[in-house]
Amino acid sequence: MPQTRRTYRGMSAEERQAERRKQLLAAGLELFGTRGITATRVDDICAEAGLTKRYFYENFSSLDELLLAVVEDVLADLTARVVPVIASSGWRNPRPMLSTFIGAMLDDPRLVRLLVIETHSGALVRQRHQFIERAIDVWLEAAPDRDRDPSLLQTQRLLAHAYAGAVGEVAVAWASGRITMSAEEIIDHLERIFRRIAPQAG
Amino acid sequence: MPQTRRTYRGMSAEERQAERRKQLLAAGLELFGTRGITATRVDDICAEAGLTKRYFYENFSSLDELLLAVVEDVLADLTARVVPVIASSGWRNPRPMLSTFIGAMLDDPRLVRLLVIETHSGALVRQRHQFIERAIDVWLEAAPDRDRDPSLLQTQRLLAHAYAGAVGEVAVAWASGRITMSAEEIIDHLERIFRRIAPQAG
DNA sequence: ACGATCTGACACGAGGGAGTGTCAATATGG
DNA sequence: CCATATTGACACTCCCTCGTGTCAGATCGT
Repeated sequence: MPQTRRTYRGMSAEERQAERRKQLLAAGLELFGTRGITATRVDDICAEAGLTKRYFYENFSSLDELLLAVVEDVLADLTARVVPVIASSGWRNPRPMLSTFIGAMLDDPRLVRLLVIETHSGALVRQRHQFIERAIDVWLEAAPDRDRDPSLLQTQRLLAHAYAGAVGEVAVAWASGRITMSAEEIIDHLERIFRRIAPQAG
Repeated sequence: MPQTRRTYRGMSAEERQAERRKQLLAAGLELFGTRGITATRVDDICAEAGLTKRYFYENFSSLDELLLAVVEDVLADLTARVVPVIASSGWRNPRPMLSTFIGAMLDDPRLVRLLVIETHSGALVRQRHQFIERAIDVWLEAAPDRDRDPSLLQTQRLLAHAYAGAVGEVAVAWASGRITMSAEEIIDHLERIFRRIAPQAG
């Protein structure tokens, strides 16, 4: 083990490690988001990142740990984009929020693969669940008469799941070229579906 | 290689092989539908079926081949249940069809796992795609003014995908205990969503 | 310039699963 | 009862991947 920490290429030891971590996260997003999780090996990640296994295990103890970090990163980035849009456009007009969220996925097919397809099995089900639950909570918080009728709350939870599934499936179909529309048109349709599904919304 | 075919336990060679194939298919549905595809090994299938690898490779050349056969079987069984319901109840009333199809999944969580979760990746995407496309075709065939407006056809394809995703996600949420409702209530809600999403339907 | 640290390429053993082969035990037809 | 088909258990090899170790060369502090 090293006795002193020196600077290399104008970067401190911590900066270099953080840089390598970023490269590994980027490689993870690329490979997990294209060829998929099960088809991705540690050596593939290293090759994609331009690093060696030494630095992989410096930052992550396993592929699963990298995977969780990648998804966490992506979700944090998405929420960071959506939150200010909600704050500025309000709740009565869901279009900006839907446009931001869905548009981000349509712009990057890797997000579709990672967030919709791959999160169905393995260690990501927990994150998928938590994300949907948070979205439901945020949504219910904006509902006018929440916790008035408990069965209505269950209904809205079901509707939220249904809409999440609808968006995901459409995104998958679009990403695989089975729907020939512009992103704007797709967002239009999904917004319309949202208005039809969500009770007393917009 | 055997020179003559003898009967064992009152069954001919072909009957015995067919019996073993059934056992393997049942084992596949059970394991693929519970622990998942990637967590299932050839030896697991054999143990579940009460057979040895010899008879696995007698019927299938790989796990993927068994998997395709299992899904094909399940889908054939589902369509065999749905088709007569459609024939007897007609198109204007989608409830019986939805009830049959969705009810089958709610009755057997393995179907949810196999058809909704596991079909997102690997060799099953093709079958998932084909099944949805067939459902879309069947549905469009019943639409009053099909192929009148090509853009309307694209719209209906999108709506079909959206509804398929909605049903799948709700089924997953129900199978994992995140929605506490009776199957009847869930079918009610999904039928209502269907009526709201599908244009001029029901 | 020199010693120590950092880096990258590769070697190595461990572990698990696929696919095949072996062999004794069992059941059958004659 | 005997020869043979059939079966089940298991050993065996091969290959892939993980995680760690090794070592020469590059880079920095002094």
